[in-house]
Amino acid sequence: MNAARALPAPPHATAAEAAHRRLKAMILDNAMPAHSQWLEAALALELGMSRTPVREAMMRLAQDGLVAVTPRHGMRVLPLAAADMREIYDVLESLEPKAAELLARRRPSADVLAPLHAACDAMEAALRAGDRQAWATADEDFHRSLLDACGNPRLAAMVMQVWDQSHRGRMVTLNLRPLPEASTAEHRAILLAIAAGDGDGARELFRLHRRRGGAELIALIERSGLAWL
Amino acid sequence: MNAARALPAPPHATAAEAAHRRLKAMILDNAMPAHSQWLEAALALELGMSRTPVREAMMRLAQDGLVAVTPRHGMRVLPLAAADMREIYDVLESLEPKAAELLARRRPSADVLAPLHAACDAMEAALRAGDRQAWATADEDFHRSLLDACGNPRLAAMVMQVWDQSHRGRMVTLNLRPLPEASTAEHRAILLAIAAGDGDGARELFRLHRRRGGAELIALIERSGLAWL
DNA sequence: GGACGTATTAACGTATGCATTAACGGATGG
DNA sequence: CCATCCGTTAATGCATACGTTAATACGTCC
Repeated sequence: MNAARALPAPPHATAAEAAHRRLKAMILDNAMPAHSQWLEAALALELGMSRTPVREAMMRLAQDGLVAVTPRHGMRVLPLAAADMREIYDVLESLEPKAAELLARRRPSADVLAPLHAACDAMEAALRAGDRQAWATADEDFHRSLLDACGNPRLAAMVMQVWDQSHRGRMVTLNLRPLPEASTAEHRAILLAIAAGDGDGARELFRLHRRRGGAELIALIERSGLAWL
Repeated sequence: MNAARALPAPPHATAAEAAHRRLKAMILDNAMPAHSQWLEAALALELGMSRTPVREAMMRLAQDGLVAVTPRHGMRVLPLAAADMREIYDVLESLEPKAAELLARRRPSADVLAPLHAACDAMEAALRAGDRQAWATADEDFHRSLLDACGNPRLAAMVMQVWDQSHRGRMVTLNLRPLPEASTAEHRAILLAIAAGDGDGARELFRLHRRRGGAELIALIERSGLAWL
């Protein structure tokens, strides 16, 4: 399920960058569980570098909203409670529909939409195969492709930040819920609205998509346990 | 007009924190103009500290979207073009109305709304006095108070980030536009909707407020100059 | 026996040192 | 006169050193 999918690729080969990438992957893959604490010196030893780049990586993780750094206790991996998921879905419910609207208004060419079509196809195939992990990957591809194409890098970066924050929550609930048939169909409908240049339609479809998905996810989390991953 | 209004106050007395606060204030007040470049060593000398905390501050400014750090040329203060303002207002148009909706749905008590009422009063007073700077301060107070009270710190932090990014743009246009009478009235209307617990109403009023204000601001910027601050 | 004060220590924030590397300028060749 | 190659230099990223401070443990006093 986890398998340390290497986050993107090394753009700049700096140690601080590598430390950030590796630590982020470990947190998202739950290799560093919530509430666990890690000192600069320990991580430096673990990663085979000095405290300086580790320190920089910790700062960036804090900015990412994944850890809290407290002066004497190193960084603490933040738990993800139902309240956090609620905050995150409020943001997603506001920003992602806007991204869909922006993309639709751009009257995107077919090749811009190709990754979105591919992601939809992959989601439908995964659904037929009953492969939840593949579905989650395709879902992620869909949302990332949409953000990349929407033409507003600031908005895209903000969405990706909270998207990453909620990653562990989505992964844990993935196998607790029924196969996401409705969600898959909604993606296709959103894509059709975008392709048709219907900005308002795409935005509202997306808003409903997020609202339903968020409510389901939060209900699921509240039903299973309280304090969280 | 500028007068280096000290950003909040020293929460932690760390040199890196101080460097970040001072540099950010200088950028927002245009003491470090767009496109200007600053090396670590030069800033360290200027701020009376070593390169280490300056480096950290530069990283944080980059995260704030205020500068770009390029390996051999230090940090470069980012210009703010019409395209940036468009991106920023897309984000504000999505997130701030949501914040208003959230606050309204909380059925806030009178003392929670007190800062908002005070800000509205101050805006109206500034309008009568024709004091644009005072109006801008009150406007900022209104928006900040709303975010503080909305109950979603993630959303609030995101708005404040782009709000800061657009600060220079708002300051420059402040004296180029007619007195913001419509805007002042809109704030009052939004506040009334919030006080009435009308989430949908508050959200839509705020969306229109941002859309109109953003369009005006961008038109003003495009009319005056192209590449920017 | 428990609470308070003190000593110890370890984690951190900052300063500094060092090797790397890319930008700049000059010299050389066409 | 212009382009290219090479040497110089300075800015950086990382490593390490150092002083400060807070958390822990111990001893003492009540």
